[in-house]
Amino acid sequence: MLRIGKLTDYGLVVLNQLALAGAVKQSTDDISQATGLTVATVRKVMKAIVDAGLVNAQRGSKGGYRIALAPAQISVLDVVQAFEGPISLTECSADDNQCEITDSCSLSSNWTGINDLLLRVLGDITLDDIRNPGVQDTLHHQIVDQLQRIQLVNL
Amino acid sequence: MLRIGKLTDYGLVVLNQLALAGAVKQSTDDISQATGLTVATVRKVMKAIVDAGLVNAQRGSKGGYRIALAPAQISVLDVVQAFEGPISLTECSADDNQCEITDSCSLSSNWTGINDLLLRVLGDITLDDIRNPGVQDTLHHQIVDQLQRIQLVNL
DNA sequence: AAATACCCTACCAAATTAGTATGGTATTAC
DNA sequence: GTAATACCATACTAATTTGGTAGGGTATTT
Repeated sequence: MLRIGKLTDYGLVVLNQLALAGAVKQSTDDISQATGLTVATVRKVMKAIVDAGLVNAQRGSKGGYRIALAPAQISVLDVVQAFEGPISLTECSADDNQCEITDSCSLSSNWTGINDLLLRVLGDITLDDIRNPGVQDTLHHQIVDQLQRIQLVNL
Repeated sequence: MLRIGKLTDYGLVVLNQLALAGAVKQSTDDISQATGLTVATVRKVMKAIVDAGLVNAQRGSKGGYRIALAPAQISVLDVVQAFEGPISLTECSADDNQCEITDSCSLSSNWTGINDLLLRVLGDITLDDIRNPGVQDTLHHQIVDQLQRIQLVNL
């Protein structure tokens, strides 16, 4: 299926809501109501995106959450990594490669390249892009430009 | 983690082996020995790639498997789909979208676009590309060209 | 007819993910 | 300074998915 986790998905939805609220602090309850997620689930989501530094939290009465960066500064990659850790399509493209046949497997180095490519694509898509339908055209160009500029080392 | 399944990975390894063997038919045992995978696992792998039409099987004595297409005709996407079905990063980008908040969620249409982009990237990388280190430079250009040509409708 | 080798289905175990509950801590307001 | 508010940390359970295995069935060749 190659699907991202539901929590990651929720994370984007919550971030979208926080972007909407702007400077107005949102409590767990507020977010729960606005998104339809249960309070318990929201809490779990918040932990991940607070830890990742994407959202600021303030405790106590009058506390709540506020988005920490501009939507254009938050990439889909940031969110995915906040919930699922580093992306590695295969065992051999992980940092702690534990694949036993890496030596004899000629595909290994190439997976790394594909993995990098995916990273860059997801890194180029920002929260702003997926919120605002108008920006989509430019998004495509950005990706192409980026790809041309970096000349993917391993790919 | 956003990782492809091990079986998918095995599939690529097996296809690599079959590409190596060329016209020479390989039995389940042959493949098992060449790849280090157990016979039972190889059987499971074979079913998927035979069903997908990537490999031809012949039964009976003197039977075995043979790759059905040229390595340049088999994309990583083909293999991923053979094992994991259609790619849909999120619930809402699946064919049978069951997400309950799709209507109220403004992100839905954009996920579809990201999903498409990933499809195209994986569809452009062929078995030949990941087998042959020399082709990697041209691969990058192919992807860029492709992206520019198609002008991603939804993205 | 016997040997070879693929085919199909079902089952079990392990790992991951989703969802929930509970008690703790910081901050504000009165 | 105490009570109310609201975030924090951890742990646990259940559901789902994935990986691995087994066993009996069918087609083809010699």
